[in-house]
Amino acid sequence: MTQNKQIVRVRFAPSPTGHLHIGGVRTALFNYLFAKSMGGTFILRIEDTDETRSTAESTKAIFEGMKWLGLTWDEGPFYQSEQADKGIYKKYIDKLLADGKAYHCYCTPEELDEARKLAMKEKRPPKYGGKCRNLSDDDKKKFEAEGRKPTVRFKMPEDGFVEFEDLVRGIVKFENKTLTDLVIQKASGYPTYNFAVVIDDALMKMTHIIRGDDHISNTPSQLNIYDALGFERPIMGHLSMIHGADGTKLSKRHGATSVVEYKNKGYLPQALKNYLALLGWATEDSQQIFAEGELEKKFDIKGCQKSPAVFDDVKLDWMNGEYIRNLFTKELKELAMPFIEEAGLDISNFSSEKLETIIVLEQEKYKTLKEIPELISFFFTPLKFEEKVSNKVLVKEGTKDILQKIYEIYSGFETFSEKELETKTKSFIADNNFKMGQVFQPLRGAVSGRSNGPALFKMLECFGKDEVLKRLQNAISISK
RNA sequence: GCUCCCUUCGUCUAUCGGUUAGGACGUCGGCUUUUCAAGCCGAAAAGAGGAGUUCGAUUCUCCUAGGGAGCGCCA
Repeated sequence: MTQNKQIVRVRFAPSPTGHLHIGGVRTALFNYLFAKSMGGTFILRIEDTDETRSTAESTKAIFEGMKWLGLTWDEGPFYQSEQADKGIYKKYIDKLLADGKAYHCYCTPEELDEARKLAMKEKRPPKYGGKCRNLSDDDKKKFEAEGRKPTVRFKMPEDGFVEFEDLVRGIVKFENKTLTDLVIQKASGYPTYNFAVVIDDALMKMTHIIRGDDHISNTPSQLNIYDALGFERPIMGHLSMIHGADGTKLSKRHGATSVVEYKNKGYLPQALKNYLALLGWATEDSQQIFAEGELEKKFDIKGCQKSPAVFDDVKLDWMNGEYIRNLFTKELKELAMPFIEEAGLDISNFSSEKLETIIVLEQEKYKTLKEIPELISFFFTPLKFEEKVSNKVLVKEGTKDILQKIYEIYSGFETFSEKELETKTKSFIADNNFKMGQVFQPLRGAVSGRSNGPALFKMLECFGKDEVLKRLQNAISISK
């Protein structure tokens, strides 16, 4: 790339009309990583020119989602609506009008809709027919008299073509005659997206526009506007889309699509960020896990894929598990707390240290933070036997006897430490020629009620002598 | 319908004309192990199809097929 590192300026420009979508945040991530890797500036701009659908909650969700993922912006947030209020767009619209590069259009939405349908039916491209391109002043007056409010359309060049070099797709070429005279100002006086982005990006001196593939067909039209206004064109880069398992663009019906949903499901921001970075991008050695700050250094837009990527929850789960396993005990506990509270576990009788010990017991097993409460709940709720334990393990012939002996041994313990438990239990097994499972299984079942769980002796130590003995006694009474 | 785009294991991907087509998730097998995980070792698994260019194509070109996106006074 010939671009000077210092002057790279990119932006994420979401519209605040819903939750922060996973596809949107991926675009944000790539812009952010591009800026960081090039030592450039990452800008956030809220595209709120849709007066009817933009909401303050959405704007808030965008901020929160980005902050959660650590996508900090260097400039902004800017709001498109504020630009409109300042009349910035109006100024350029007027310029185009004066230069004869735009014109007023009095067609109604209904008329246009009909024309579009007819065109499709007749197998013609559904572009605007240009009816209002050359209206006389009399025509205009007539329409005004009818109460029609005009929109402003950009006059597309009729021949020739637009060509640009896309950062991820290479040379892209469109014929001008396939382009429609798009509306740049609505009847309400507000600019349309396609016009506003051009003005904003030009005025904010964006050097690169990195956005989703779904915008690629707008690009030639926008480039023509750049040219008409005498603005320097930015370098374009169109990222492939993220698809659901069925191969179509990710949407609500594919399940979780908003960033908060992932947060609520117990995913770590670092894991989601790492996973998203790998959707449609890779290093030459296909590195999977990136340390803090590593993506920011290693990102290279050349590693971007042209074809869409399917979002794979299973791999995300694995990656999240990797990140959870690498957490320090305190971090893990802090992160788990909201989920433990949400699950309603009564932890009031446990010290913070004890809680940490318990949570860490199965750290390598957690794929999400959300599954933590369920996996540790037996420490906090009344003993309840799994069917397998009560129907098979405890009622196996000879079990009562074994548990009775264990009870006697444990009664004499001083420390009740993991180490003491393990050595003495094992020598008891050896002395009596028992098999490991013969003793361990009923022991685990008697104390936890479950057939699997954390390392047995650690678990026993966690419960403590009194509780273990109490539970053993209970089990003895119902075993055979 | 029109315009544009895409096509390597099931999934994410590496490969800048010559490789036993590599890695990761998942799957299967083994080891380890008191259980479930984790960990370690191993296996199966891919160039959509057809032409061409070339001494040689996954890689370059074209066609076909399949898939996707866009076609708003939405962004």
